[in-house]
Amino acid sequence: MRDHSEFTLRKQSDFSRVYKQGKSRGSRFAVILYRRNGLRYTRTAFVSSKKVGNSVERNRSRRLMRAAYRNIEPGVKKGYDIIFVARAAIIGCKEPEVEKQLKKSLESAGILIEGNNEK
RNA sequence: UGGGCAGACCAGGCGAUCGCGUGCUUAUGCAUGAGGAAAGUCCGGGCUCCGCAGGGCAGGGAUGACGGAUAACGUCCGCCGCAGGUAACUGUAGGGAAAGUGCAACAGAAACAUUCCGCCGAAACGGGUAAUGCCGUGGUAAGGUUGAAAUGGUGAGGAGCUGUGGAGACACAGCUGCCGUGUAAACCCCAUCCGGAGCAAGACAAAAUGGGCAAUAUGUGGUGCGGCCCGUACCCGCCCAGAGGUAUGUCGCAUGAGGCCGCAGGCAACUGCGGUCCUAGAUGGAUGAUCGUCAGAUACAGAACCCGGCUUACGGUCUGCCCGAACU
RNA sequence: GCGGAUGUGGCGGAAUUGGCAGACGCGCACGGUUCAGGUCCGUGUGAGUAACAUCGUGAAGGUUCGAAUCCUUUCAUCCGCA
Repeated sequence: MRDHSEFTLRKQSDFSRVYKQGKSRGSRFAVILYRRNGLRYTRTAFVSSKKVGNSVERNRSRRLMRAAYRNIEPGVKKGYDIIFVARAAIIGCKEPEVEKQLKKSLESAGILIEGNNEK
């Protein structure tokens, strides 16, 4: 994770490709959109719209998702573009709850490596 | 003890593990990392580009007691007037209505122009009636509606003059008997001030050209200077096709009208001198997660070129003052 | 970063030279018509009061005799440019 730029979605075209052609899984805290990207690594993006709240709350929600994803990351399959979109309910939550929800969503999307989910 | 007014300060600290931006070291670390409002964008500047930042107008905008502070301001300090409050104290766009124009609903006799209604009176004159203040001239000024009043006089109010105090706005006292509704956050007049755009400003680096028509300087045309006119600067062409594919990198970018401490001046805002410190710089956009501990960490809330203010949001602590009650 | 527009009963939307706020339509409530429902007709409909009073144009102040209208600050929503 030293050089971030390669693993982060940046371009508008990448985003619209995921939005249009990707699949999605929702939960109480966040929606995840994902799609195979044909690369050997996985790229991610964390998004908060104005519906979530003011800038403090938007920053907070992104950081929570990022912290949660950092714990899950070793068990995630390679070769996907994943967008995490925050929902307003995430405000005021603790990290473990967010991590649990994201893990469930990723599992149902089939992105988690099989042997790694002991739940 | 209840209610209120004003002001100041804090915005978590320390430790552990994982993680992020920047800098330095290097291959492992070390240092450092959002605010009092970073906000709203309501004002004022710096900086950059528009050649210089120019002139005029019948054009636009802002401000408005007085004295000061400041780089500047519509800000701040002091002070005067007015308004509110029992008080502490608070608010105040606060020039001009005999330069002109407009507006003033309802009510009222009458709304800025006219002496109006009313009341009184056989006392006088004239007219009229079957008769009567019935009508005109007359007398009176008690009454009348209005947010605001007239009309004779007075008072109150404004204005002028004189004296005293003050740096001044102005205050107080006396005199004159000059003026006569309000509204300029209605148009307007007066005074003072203002060029435009904004860091996506802007600078450098990187990127591909080919063809057709016209043609060497004429004044025109185009572009820019918020509007128009003047003036002035720059550009010399127009069309088609192609390439590029929504935006790359570096700089701008943080030492500044800077913070803190002391002394001096000033009622104060603030200023001068000396010492000391330098502590974010992202660009898909860095501060987080899980705990321990302190009596507690809880509100509003996240830098995006940088400063000075204003306004708004909000948790807590402390200090001073005012009013009321009780007790001594 | 720069600039603009709008906010009025439950809803849409009038009233803007400052002078009775809520015209008009929809909806709702009640009554009538019908065997019943719809349609249609009538009455009522901001809060508040026994009835007045009083308060009400996003919010708070101000100017004015008087403010939905003028001014200042503020909140919310929407839009444009780069």
